Amino acid sequence: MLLMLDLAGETPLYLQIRNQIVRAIASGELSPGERLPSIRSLAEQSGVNMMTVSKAYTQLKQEGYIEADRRYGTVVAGQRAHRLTEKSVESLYVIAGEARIAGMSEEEFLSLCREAFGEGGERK
Amino acid sequence: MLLMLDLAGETPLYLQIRNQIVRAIASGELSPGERLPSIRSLAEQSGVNMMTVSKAYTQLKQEGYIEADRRYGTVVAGQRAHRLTEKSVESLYVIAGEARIAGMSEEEFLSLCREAFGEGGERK
Amino acid sequence: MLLMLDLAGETPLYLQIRNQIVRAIASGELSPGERLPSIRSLAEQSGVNMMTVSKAYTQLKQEGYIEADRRYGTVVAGQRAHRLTEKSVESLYVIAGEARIAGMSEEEFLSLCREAFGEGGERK
Amino acid sequence: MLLMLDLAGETPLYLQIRNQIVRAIASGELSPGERLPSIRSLAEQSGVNMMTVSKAYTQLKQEGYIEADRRYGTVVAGQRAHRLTEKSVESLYVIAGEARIAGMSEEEFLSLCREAFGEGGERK
DNA sequence: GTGGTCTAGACCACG
DNA sequence: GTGGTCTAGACCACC
Repeated sequence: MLLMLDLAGETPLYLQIRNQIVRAIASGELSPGERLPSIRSLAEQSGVNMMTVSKAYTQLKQEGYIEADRRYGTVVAGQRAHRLTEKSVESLYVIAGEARIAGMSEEEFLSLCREAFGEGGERK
Repeated sequence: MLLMLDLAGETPLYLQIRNQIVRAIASGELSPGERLPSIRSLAEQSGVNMMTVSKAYTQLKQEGYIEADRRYGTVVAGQRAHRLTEKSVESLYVIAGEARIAGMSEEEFLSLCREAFGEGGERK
Repeated sequence: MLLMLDLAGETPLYLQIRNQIVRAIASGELSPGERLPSIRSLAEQSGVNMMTVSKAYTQLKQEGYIEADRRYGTVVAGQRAHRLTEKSVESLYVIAGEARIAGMSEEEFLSLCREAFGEGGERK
Repeated sequence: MLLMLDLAGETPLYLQIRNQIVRAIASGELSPGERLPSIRSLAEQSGVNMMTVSKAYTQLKQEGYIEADRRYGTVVAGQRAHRLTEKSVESLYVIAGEARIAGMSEEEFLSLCREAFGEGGERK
């Protein structure tokens, strides 16, 4: 679990952490039941404050992506019937608009979406 | 040009305005060369402060979506040579990850993307 | 006398006009005693309001670059012992700073300055 | 970091602040990686509003002169790959024209340019 | 503590 | 009438 944080970017650090963990889960890099690194270790590795990592974990728990486990600390949750957030769908529409204005064809855009979805190799 | 703002949401107002204008341009509701409402009028209609609208317009100018015309106010930009921002592509990947974890199939996700892209009807 | 105005730029139109006339005088394109186009004609050619051209002429008069002539309208003034404005010197310092940060060597910068000064060919 | 603002002048305050910071970076008074004063403190010291300083910082970020560091505030940018703006080159040509009309010789003008470039002592 | 956002109201430059 | 600038004071998100 290696984090790549952009300290200068506009995305808050805790959100960057949250996003990267979500992508790691989606790609299979992190499997259901697998233990996540401790807050302390992740904070040290990444050079950020523990509170920042803690906040990311808290949000991931609220969203149902991870869960606390008495024996093992924090683990990746089993798959659930989440749905895409209203907010995420909104963002998708905005991005699609930007793509359209940028002159992308529908095929090009869908190709990009397919690539994004297929990121971590085929799902079993 | 009618804005739907979510005053309670976490997305800054100026960003909501920016996003809706981008979508309006993408959908063809706003055509290249067409005048945008003045900062003042848009602010009054939407019940937000002038500075907030001004900030949205400033960002849209920097992004190349609109231009100031010293004689007529603000107009939709004509020439576009944008590319999708790195940031937007990043977001797309995160959303795709969320969709995958949510259990959507590739087909379902692409269907959603197609709908988002096709939003305002066919392009001329 | 052909003006190239950037309607979208941040420089006010009257200033753009003023600047181009100054450069035309410096380069010798406009000689001392020569008549300037009438406000009306210049406004029509350039597609701007007469008031805008008028404002540029007014400032040029105040700065001593042109003068009213009862018989001929407006003419280029004879050379005078102007000095560089404090404001212009300030700007020069800022530009030099930008050049330095941009990584230009002193030689490169001076070369650029020489080119700018020599713009309109050798002075007689 | 001490600012000298001309409250009566025509140059907007936020631009004066931006220009002085650029000059401070160019002269080496501010080094890459060094922290800039916080918006609040600079605003207090200079007797201007926070928003005004904020606007200057925002522009400097967009121009790549400084960067936000989410942990430490705002710092002078490290890597620079700028080029002189088209706008700055334009201004240089206008100033050179003014100098020429003012009767300066090429040598005198270049001497002034050299002084402007060499401002904060020799570069390391 | 930091920067980011927003308001209400004002003044000015531009065209 | 347009956009640009500024103020004084407030609240919030982030670290």
